[in-house]
Amino acid sequence: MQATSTPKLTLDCGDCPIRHNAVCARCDNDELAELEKIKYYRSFEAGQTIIWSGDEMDFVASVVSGIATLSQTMEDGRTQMVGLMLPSDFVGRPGRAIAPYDVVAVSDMLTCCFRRKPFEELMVKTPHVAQRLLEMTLDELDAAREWMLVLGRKTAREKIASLLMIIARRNAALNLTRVQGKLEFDLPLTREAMSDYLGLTLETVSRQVSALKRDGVIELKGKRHVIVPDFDALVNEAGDDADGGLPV
Amino acid sequence: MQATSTPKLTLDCGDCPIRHNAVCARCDNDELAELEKIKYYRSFEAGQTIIWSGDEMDFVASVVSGIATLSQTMEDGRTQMVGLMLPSDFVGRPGRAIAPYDVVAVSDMLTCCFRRKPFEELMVKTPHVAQRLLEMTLDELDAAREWMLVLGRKTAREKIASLLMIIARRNAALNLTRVQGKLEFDLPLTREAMSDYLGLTLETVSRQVSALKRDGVIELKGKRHVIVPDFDALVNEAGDDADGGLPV
DNA sequence: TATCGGCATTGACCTAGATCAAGGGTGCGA
DNA sequence: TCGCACCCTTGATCTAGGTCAATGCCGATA
Repeated sequence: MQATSTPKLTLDCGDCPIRHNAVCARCDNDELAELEKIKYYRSFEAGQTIIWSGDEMDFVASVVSGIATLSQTMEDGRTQMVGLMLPSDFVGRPGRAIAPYDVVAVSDMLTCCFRRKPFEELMVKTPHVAQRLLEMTLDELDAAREWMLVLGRKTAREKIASLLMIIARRNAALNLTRVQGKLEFDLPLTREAMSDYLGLTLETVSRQVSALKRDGVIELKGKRHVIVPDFDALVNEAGDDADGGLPV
Repeated sequence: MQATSTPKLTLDCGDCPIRHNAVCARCDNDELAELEKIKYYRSFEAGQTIIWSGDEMDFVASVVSGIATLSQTMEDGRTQMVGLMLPSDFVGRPGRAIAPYDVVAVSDMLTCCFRRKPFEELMVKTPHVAQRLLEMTLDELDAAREWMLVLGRKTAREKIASLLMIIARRNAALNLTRVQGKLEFDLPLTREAMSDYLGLTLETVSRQVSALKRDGVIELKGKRHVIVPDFDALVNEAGDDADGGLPV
C-alpha cells in the first residue's frame, strides 16, 4: 500500500503470476491475445467491499493477488462465508447479471477484469476458456461439498483444524512447498471472519484456537502467525482420514 | 417395480423426459446422434448404493427418473449429504476416475449412462455438451453455497423449513406448477436421510417436523405426504427473505 | 392373526457451543 | 504520550440440539 492513488496498472499476460492457473491457463497465444484486448486491472484495498449481494455485476474477474471472501447474510445479520477467493480464482458468472453474494477484499488485492458481455462472446469463440472454467467450477463444487461436511458434522475444534489445514495447503501450493512435518503461515482472516466461515461465534473460535495451542497442535507468534509443528497431528484433529480429502 | 429382472431398456432421445434439461439439453440433432451412439441405460432399486466413495468410476450419467443422494462419511460414522440428485441432474465428473462420494438410490431409478472416456472425447467435439455442463455445474455450485448457509447458520426449525421448500420447489418444477399458496408433495426422504442432509439428528428432525405441524405451517397425511397450506408461511419459517434465494 | 423389522415419535437428561460481560493487548493518529 | 479503535481472550451462564431410552405404527411374512 505505498501508493494511495491507483497507478495505471498494466501487466503482460506472459508475465502474469496466475497465467497457468486462472481461466486463461489453457489458452494458446492467439486466445491470450483476444483476452488481452478486453482485460483491465482493478485494485482494491483491504476491507473494501467489491460487490454487494443484489448489485448488478457487469464484469467477471480473476484474482491476481490478495484474498477476497464470498458471503451471504440473512436479514437478521447472521452471515455465512461461502467461499475464499485466492489468486487465480474466478469471481462472477458468465450469463448472470446480479451478484448473489457479497464479495469483500480481505487484503489488498489486484484483479484482472473483463466486462461480462465481451467475455461471454469470447467464451463461445475460445473453447479453452470454457474448458478451464468448467474445470475450475467443478473444483469449487468439490470444495463447497467438502465444506458442507465441515459445517454440518464437525465439532468446533475439528472446524478450526480443518480451516487451518486448508489455509496451510493453499499456502504451500502458492509457495510450492510440501505440506508435511513442520510448517508455518500467516492467518489471513480475523477471528470474526473465521467464525463466519466456520458457522461459529468468534468467542468459540478464540477458545478453540487457544485450546489447540495449549495442546501443542499449533504455536502462535502474535495473533495471526501460526506454526504447525506436525501437520499430520493437525490433520488428525480435523477428523479427516489421512489423505485429507480434496487438496484444495 | 413390476419386473424384478431388468428388462432391456431403450429410449429414443427425442422421447426422453429430461431431453431439455439434462446435459444434452442444448444439443442439435447431429450431436444427439453422437450421444445416442454411446449411451446406455441402467436402473437401480431403492436403497441400492450406486457408487461407493473411493471406487473407480468409469462412467458418468444423467438421472432420468428417481432420486439419488451424494454423501460423505467420516471414519467414525458421521455422515453428511452433499447433494440430492433429481431427474436431469448429472452424476460423475469428466476427467476424474475416483468417486469422492457415496451415491445412493433413494427411490427406484433410471439413469442414462456414458462410459467416461468416450464421453470425454465427445465433449471436445460437441461444445454444446460442455456448455450445458458448465451451466449445470455453476447452478450446483450456487445450490451448494446456498446450502452452506443452511448448515452453518440456520436453526433446526429453519433447516427443516428450508428442506421442505427446496423439495416443494423442485416438485413444482417437475410438474410445471406455481409455487405459491397451497401445495402438497411426497417426502422422498426418511427422517434419517433428512437429518443427514441438514446436519441434525433424526430425533431433532422428528421433533421439528411435529412442531411445524403443531403450528399449522404444514399438515401431514401419513408420515411422508406433506401439505403446505401457505407456501409463503413456509418460506418465512426458513428465514429467507421473500425471494427465497436461488430457485433450485 | 401373531410377530417382526424398519421407521417414526416422544420424553428425560446432558453437553457443546452460544450469549453476555468484562478486560487485555497493540497500533495509530492527535 | 495519550487515548481510542480494533482485535482478541477469558469467565460465567444459558440453551438448542444431542444422547439415551422407551414406545408406537405399519406393512410384510408365515
